[in-house]
Amino acid sequence: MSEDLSVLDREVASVISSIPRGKVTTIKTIAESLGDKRATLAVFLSLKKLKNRGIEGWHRVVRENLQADPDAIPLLKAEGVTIRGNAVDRSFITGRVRKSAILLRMRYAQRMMRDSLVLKEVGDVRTAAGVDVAYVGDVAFGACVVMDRNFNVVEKSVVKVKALFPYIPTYLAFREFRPMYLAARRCEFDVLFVDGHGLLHPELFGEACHLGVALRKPTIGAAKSLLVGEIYGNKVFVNGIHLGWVLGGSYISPGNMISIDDSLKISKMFLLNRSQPEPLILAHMESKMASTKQS
DNA sequence: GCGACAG
DNA sequence: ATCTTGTCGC
Ligand SMILES: [Mg+2]
Repeated sequence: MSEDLSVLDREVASVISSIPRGKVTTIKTIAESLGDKRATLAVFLSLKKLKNRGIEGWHRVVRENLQADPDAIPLLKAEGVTIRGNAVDRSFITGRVRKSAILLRMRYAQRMMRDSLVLKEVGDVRTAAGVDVAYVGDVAFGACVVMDRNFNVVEKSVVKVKALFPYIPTYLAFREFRPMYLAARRCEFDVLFVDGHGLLHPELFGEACHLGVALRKPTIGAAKSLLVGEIYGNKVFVNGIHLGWVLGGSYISPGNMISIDDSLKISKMFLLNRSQPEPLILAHMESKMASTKQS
């Protein structure tokens, strides 16, 4: 069983179908025509998929250094494109390709939802949950694990859904939201840890914010590496503003309905001797286990 | 060789 | 995120 084309794959297919015969464009140009050059790697992976399915136009895309895929060379030569070594002659490059608003619309959605964020002190926290996702191809297994303050697991849920979108830096929630949301919605908790950033995001709206707004629940982002910001001591700053923390190997920031100070306080409360707060460690294991058992 | 981009 | 080897215990 092969994977379905993702929403992004179809956008890429649409863009490359607009490249005239006898012309080529670059991977980065396609990413930009979708709205963000950060999608360059995802476009590269998309093209590989389109090539394997023989979708028209895949061969008219080259790397930034003008190198063409070896399998594309005979096809390009047949259309009259001049190739020296593996590189296409510059005169055949076009930047005039169809544009898509997909990433711009996603960015806009983040900015709109950002207005719903509330940063305030969290109430009493008796239970905390963690959500994470594991993958087998494009099948996503989302897991939510709830613990009390003595680290006893009080509730768990696992869901299995198709991943409809690839990973693109700064758009992670558009890949992981559904499995995370569906798993979390089935549980009861006072605060939710999310395996990804909260405010530590170029739009101040990371995955943890996205989930917090949708669930209308306090959420905390806890990521294993930094996406934006600079570290001074145990604080993380973005554009000179203190938005998060370094804590035991993870980067903590508010998602929604919690203050910056409380995000640290609650994270410490649920931290054992590991790289992330315990509910996330367990959610990670739970999702991974579900993905291994099934498929 | 450099830089990189949460998961 | 996933892909991988060899090794150990059952
Ligand atoms: Mg994860």
